[in-house]
Amino acid sequence: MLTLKLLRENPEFVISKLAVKNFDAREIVEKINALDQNRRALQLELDTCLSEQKKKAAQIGGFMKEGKREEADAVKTEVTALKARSAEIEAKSEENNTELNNLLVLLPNIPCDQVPEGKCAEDNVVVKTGNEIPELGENKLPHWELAKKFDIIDFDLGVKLTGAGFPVYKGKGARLQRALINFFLDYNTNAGYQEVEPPIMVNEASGFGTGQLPDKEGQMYHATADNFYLVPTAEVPVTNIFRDVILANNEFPVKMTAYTPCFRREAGSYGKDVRGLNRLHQFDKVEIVRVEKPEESYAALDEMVAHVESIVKALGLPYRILRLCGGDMSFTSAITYDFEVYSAAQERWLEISSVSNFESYQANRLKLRYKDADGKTQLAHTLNGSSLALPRVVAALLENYQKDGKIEIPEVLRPYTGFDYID
RNA sequence: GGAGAGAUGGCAGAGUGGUCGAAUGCGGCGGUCUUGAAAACCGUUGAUCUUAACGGGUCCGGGGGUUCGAAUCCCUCUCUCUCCGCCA
Repeated sequence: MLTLKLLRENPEFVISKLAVKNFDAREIVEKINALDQNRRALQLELDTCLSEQKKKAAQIGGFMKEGKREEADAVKTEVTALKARSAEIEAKSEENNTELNNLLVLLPNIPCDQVPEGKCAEDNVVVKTGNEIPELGENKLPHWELAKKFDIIDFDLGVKLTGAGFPVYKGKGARLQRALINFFLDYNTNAGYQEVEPPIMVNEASGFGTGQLPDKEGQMYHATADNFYLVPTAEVPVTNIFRDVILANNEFPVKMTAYTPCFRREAGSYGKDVRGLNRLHQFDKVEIVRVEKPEESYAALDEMVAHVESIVKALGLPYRILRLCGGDMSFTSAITYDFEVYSAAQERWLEISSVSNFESYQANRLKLRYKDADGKTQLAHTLNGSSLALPRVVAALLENYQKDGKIEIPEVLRPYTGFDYID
């Protein structure tokens, strides 16, 4: 959520920035500012009315003590009239503020200066590439065929147990999952991130805090008996640790990492995009989350991008880093870097990480604040990134490391897998 | 699942209708003393809306009600704890 203060003081700035996200905000911003003005006027009126009531109530107390019945009764009638008036103002005010909030949540976050203009994925800017794309020759297989050949991932069995998009990992395939999770977590904790293991079901308030609710409820699995949601990403429970929190100035930086399974309904997906591991309903992911002071959040973002890059580098997968254009960014983000690895058998790029700075947009919803050096309460900045999401990493590993009828495990993973080849 | 108890400031914990945003203790911050620290002592210490400011309003788990007046009484929801049952 954008702050009212920014909208009030700098409406033209907000409108021009949202244009970068191809969002025409003028009408909404103008309505919001009118409602905000009305809100303040009503507030003032109500406060004055309540203040009078309080004074008179105290007066009555005094009269009662002195036994002045009649005087007390006279004031009582006055208060009754005031009460009716304040109820009226309150109703008006509530209606006004509901409308205001409904408009406020319609505005996406404003992109920061570095965000390139553009409408779709083609307009994203490649900021860096690394590692070589391997030559696989004629007999290369896509990962879903490799998975079958070595009997390490069983998609059909998953369909039997649950449905499409819920694969069963077997033998070395299962071991590889566990190895990757541990490798990522160790890598993150070595960089100073604190490991947490959060619940993978969250309540409604948490869903609202990070922006999944109220709009995107169709994306989450919902346990209706208890009104809990299965997490679509560890970002949700981990960021919500800081919901309604005021951090002390000396509690920064906050660096957390968590592994969770992630559950996404992905309604409406089809075709080659969902083949094999490319898009699943349940998958494993290790996430990093940071809470920073505003003046430090962009340095933190650079650090996170460099951190994720070093993981991908270590895995030896050909990669590129994209700076997303305004049109391709998420609703809540101020800037996003996507990491893609090249899948040599599918001959396409697969997204494996997304690193974003949300500035104060999430914090405003979460009421996540901190005390600055002057002791004033300010909104903090939140950031998060995948480090990494497993399925497409596995897809790329299987495809890019296939050689002579077997799959080689990258050096860095061998201490975790306990084997050098899948064959 | 059954029975009972409870929810108050960072924490502990008083407060059962009138000036209570709330005693007290701990913790935090500032100071005195000290070469420094500890101890002791003194002071200070919630959030939020509104106002140029003075000031004013709201918040004692959430929502509703009674009353001139509610942390305190009533209704309702949620959550937590204890005991029993079940159990990885």
